[in-house]
Amino acid sequence: MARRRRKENEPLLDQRRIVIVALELLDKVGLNQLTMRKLAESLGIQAGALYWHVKNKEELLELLVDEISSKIIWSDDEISWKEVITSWAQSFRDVLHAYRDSVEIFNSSTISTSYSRFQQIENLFHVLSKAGFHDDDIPWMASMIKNYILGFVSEEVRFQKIIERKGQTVEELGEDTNKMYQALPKDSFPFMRQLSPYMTSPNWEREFNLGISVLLDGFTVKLKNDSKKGQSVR
Amino acid sequence: MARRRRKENEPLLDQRRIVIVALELLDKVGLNQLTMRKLAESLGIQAGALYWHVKNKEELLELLVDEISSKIIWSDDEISWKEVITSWAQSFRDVLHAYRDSVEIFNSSTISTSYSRFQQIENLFHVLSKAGFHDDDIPWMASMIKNYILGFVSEEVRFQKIIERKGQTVEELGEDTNKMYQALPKDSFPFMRQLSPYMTSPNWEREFNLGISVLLDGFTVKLKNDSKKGQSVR
DNA sequence: ACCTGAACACCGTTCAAGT
DNA sequence: ACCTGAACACCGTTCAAGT
Repeated sequence: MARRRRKENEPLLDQRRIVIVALELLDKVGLNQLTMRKLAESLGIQAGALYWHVKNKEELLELLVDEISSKIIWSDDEISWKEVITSWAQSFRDVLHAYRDSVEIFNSSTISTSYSRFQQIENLFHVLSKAGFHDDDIPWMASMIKNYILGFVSEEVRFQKIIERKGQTVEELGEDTNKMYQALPKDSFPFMRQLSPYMTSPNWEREFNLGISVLLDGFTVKLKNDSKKGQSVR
Repeated sequence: MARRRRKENEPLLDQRRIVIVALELLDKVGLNQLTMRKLAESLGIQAGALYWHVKNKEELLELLVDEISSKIIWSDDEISWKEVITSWAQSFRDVLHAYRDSVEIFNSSTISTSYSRFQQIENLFHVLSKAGFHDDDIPWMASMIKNYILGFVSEEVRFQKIIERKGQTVEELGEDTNKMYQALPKDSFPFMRQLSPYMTSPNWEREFNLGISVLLDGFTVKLKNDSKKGQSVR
């Protein structure tokens, strides 16, 4: 894609290589060990050199977000809008699981000038628009879906990390936290005690999809209401 | 509440005072300037002394979350479950806005042994249970609501911060980002271009409530479906 | 029991100077 | 144009020693 420079002057670094190596390092050591200094070491250069190619760490993380976003898959739109969004959401979730600590990186990024992130938004807008939603509702709906996915996976990852840290199995953690909840005062926390089995051994797959359909059903209700009253309130 | 120690030996620090001063400092300088060293300075002690009262920074932040959570208000339950949850959500949002960078702190906290956070969950469980939802659906529904609020406010705060940093008004930022979206390639981003007015000048109040009702409507759909088929799938 | 002093092992970022 | 070397201004955390 990019034409090559003369070999002897070829720079050691470019954004592309930085991003690739950063993702490898991320996978090895996790986000809070992903430092500019260690990244420089992995690249075989001095830390300061990174700042020739990248404004600061924030921009680096934004580049990672861009790269990761590009892996999210859209199914062809032969199917209904609900199915399109559901399968996109599943792909998004898969991708977030494929890149260590990526949820955190997504959440930390402040501004997004990321191209592949724009493409996700564009597609989402497209689908919602075709589904018949009003222009001034589509953006917040899209961001609701996005936030749902990020929030859900971030909860999943939180559990995973506790398990890793304690070196327990899912079942052991379930028992432990269940015991902890059962130890709460009976009269102050009756519901937490009663529901704790369902908090501690969740079926992520099922719950993720249930949440998606709650969202899409909620949207549908709004769609019907709005068309019934002929958008009188707008 | 706690009985006082003999005055001459009274310790300089306790968790309560640490939390209070930490919140003051947070309000002044923001989360990424809220360091153990600066907090120690504000308290008039050496940084190391903090570690007698608090395991590490993570635990400190968890204490802040606990304190902040305790400010969230529940309305009495004379009203419908939808109204109860809506007003709680609004209060949650208000509280998040009242404490600088609190959304970020909520999201960063890994484990929650926070008592006042437990109370929020307990209440939410209570309301959903009274509304007729099944035990194994309530936890993920509750966390959906919580995640919605955190996600929404975190988006709000992101906008606010861009405005502060650039020293613009809301309108100027709207124009700027609108221009930026209009500069995107016509054939690749038709929807972003079309919808950009609605992305850049959002009515937060309205959209927050619309999102809540989307959620609650979605839950209601599920409630009806489940009762229709007499929970055959469970 | 509670706190100081001082260290350890790091960070992100900048920038003159080199090639 | 791209990178090195070295510094600046910080971090969180630990721990012997003091009181």
